[in-house]
Amino acid sequence: MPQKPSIPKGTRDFSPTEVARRNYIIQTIKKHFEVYGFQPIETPSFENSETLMGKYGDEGDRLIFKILNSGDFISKVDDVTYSSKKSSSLIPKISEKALRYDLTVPFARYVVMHQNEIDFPFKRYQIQPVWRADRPQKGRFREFYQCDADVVGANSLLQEVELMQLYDAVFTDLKLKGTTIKLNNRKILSGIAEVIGAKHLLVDFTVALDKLDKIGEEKVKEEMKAKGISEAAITKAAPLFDMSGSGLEQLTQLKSLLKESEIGLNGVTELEEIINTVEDIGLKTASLKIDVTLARGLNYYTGAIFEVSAPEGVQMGSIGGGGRYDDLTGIFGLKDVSGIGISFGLDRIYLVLEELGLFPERLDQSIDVLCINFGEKESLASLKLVGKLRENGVKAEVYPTSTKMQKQMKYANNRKVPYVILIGEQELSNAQFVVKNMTTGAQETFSMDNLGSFIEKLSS
RNA sequence: GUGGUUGUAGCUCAGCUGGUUAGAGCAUCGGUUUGUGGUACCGAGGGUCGCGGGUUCGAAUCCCGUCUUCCACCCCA
Repeated sequence: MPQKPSIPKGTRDFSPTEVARRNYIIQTIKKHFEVYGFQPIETPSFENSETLMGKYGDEGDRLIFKILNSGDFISKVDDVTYSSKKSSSLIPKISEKALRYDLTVPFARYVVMHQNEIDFPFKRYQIQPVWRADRPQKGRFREFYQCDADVVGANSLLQEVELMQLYDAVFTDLKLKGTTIKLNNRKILSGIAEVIGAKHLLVDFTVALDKLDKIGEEKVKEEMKAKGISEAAITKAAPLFDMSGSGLEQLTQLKSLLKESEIGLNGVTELEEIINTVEDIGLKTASLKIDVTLARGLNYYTGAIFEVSAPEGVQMGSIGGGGRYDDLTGIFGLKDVSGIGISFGLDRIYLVLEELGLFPERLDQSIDVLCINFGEKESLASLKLVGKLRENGVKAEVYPTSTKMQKQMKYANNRKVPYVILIGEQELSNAQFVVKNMTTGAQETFSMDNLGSFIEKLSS
């Protein structure tokens, strides 16, 4: 080996245990997606650059992985562009494809391309990796999975409610109790910006507001000022900084703040309806919380915005998020298709479950039964036995070589195999097999033609 | 993209202000134990000290660069 091999920054290898655990999360999410009526689709890992570029803001463009053109691409660049040494003008000439940055924009593209084959409202889910050229840190990778469920072609608030239930169902099933679903509405944010006279600075205003619980009121005000929001406007927005009380109480406060703004009041009404309905139906383990400071970047949200945070005490950013977008397909030329979606952050959920020790133990178990190999004749008998076990859905294998039993037992132990079967010379001649329970150490002898009673024992 | 941090055996880490052959625990392999693992005891293998350059009689240790890790920004799942 000339050099130690390595993998790119922000990427990971997954061991068998990790894959089993990831699959456990994915299977759980998938199960609930399907129960809620979502259908799976998949899209390519890379798209044409123009599909992705400009959809996530300048910051987003920077984080998109670009793919170099094939062939002698550099010779096709004109001298002026080449010698200008400006990435922004050079990139479009040498890169026409880019890695998927999220699942929502490719989905919008999919809907537009297949609009005539789709029955609306269309409920789709998609679980695939996405890539971001970000600096990695805890719970942030350059390659990670998103698990998205979206509904397009209907704008009933019932869907917001349903998606809250979906979040609740998945996290309850994963035994992750005490998650908080934070809820806000873009219309409320727009309304506030309008009322305080900072309509043109909506994005700067919301981005600053979003940091309230992280950096505190003073710093938020400082940032707003720095972005050019007037002192008077900030004073008007002051009630936002210490909103309290139950969801409905907060909404009452918002109503008076927003009485001059039609769009703002509209947002309040929407939230009211969602909250009332969710309260009526009830959630199992998640709690719903209004959070007017929740802004979460994505430019395309127009109505409800939500984000799920891990139970208190776990240091982790959001483990899911989503919202309503009224015109996502508009950017690809299909008007008036409303959509709403949620996303689960697989990699972060993994970290949270691991930290709280919530993965079921059974995931560590690779096989149910291992047969000790005593030699040629004995292993042949073992193989026959294993074959029958496998037909009955028992995960079983024969140790491939007849090395020392100590080594074979140790192997079984390390792989956390619950039962070891021994067929030695003696058992072979008596047409029997010995089963050793690796947890208790107890052994029991079965007759070869009474396999059924062993299988029964296994499943009990 | 900005600022900081980290890198020593497969893993977790020790190695003082530069000084002989770089250590430990766990893991691996062998033995105590030729039909019994998870506990115990004995022994063995395994390192271009992230990589490249520099300072020095001498560098794991100091300096510079680079990559990686983690953290804070930016942004986000």
